[in-house]
Amino acid sequence: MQISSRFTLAIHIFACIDTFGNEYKVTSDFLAGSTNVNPVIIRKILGQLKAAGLIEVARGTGGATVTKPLDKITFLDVYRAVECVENGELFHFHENPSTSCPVGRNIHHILDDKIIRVQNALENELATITLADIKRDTEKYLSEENK
Amino acid sequence: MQISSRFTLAIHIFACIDTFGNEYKVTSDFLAGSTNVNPVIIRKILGQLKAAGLIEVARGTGGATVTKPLDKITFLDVYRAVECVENGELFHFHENPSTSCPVGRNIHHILDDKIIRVQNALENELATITLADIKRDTEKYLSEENK
DNA sequence: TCTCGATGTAATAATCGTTATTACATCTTG
DNA sequence: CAAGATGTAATAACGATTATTACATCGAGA
Repeated sequence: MQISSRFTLAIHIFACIDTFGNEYKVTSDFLAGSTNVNPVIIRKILGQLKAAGLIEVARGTGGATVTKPLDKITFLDVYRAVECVENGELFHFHENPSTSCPVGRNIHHILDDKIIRVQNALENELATITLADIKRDTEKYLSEENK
Repeated sequence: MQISSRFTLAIHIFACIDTFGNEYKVTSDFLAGSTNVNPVIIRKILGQLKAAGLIEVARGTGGATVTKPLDKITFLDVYRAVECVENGELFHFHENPSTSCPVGRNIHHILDDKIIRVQNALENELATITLADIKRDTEKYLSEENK
């Protein structure tokens, strides 16, 4: 199974806040238009990003803003905020391996350290990319459009 | 979403073939017992591993065997064989970003290279682990049980 | 202070992938 | 040919995702 599109949606949301935040009020309806995703889904993601302390959302008046310098928010922060995997565990394990089979009752001992290595590799790479990279490349591609 | 348990099941299957292959015939029913997973699911995974050239399955007589030296089969081979992610793409993208929004129509340009970096990090780590590691650690934990 | 536009959230449904299960055709060897 | 095993189709239960409607609530400005 793939990782939920909540992750790419969240990055898209940040790119919109970067790009349009000074000019427009970035509301869930605005973001729904840009992403082509239902505004309720957007609001759920905004809620998760807010709970993680990455953005603030103005009740009443509306609009989302980022709370930190962009180079202080990594892809890993976003990935964790939107809960892409259950319990933070990337791999789903079969639930009830046999306890009467020697392999079955040891499969977790055998596999867990290796799975953690793979998961760490993923998370470490996520941690090397920040929203400042997104801002830089967004500006680059938008300016190329205007040539 | 988590990665399908087909992956951990496949590793479990290889551990069983290593451990019991000399002594018993490793059939789908045997593996179903060890994993506590339905034999039809096991047969589907065996079919995927066979299609990838990693094992052979004897029709009629029954039983699965590995086709290569264990240190020549990596976790990445197994991961790809059991098709854990669609089209090999780890991250699910929202399908129809707006083409009338500058960010929407550039989001793939902005994000794709970064997502590929993360995916490569995962796959490179998967490639560093082989079934020989599984065999070694399986023997280790089974012998510790017999002390 | 009331209204308007926006957020927060509950409830429901459609869709999809996973996993379980039954059933049966087919294969190989004794 | 019989027995035991694989290959596979069909169906169902389940859970996560995503869409959608509805509405309570909030906050700023008229």
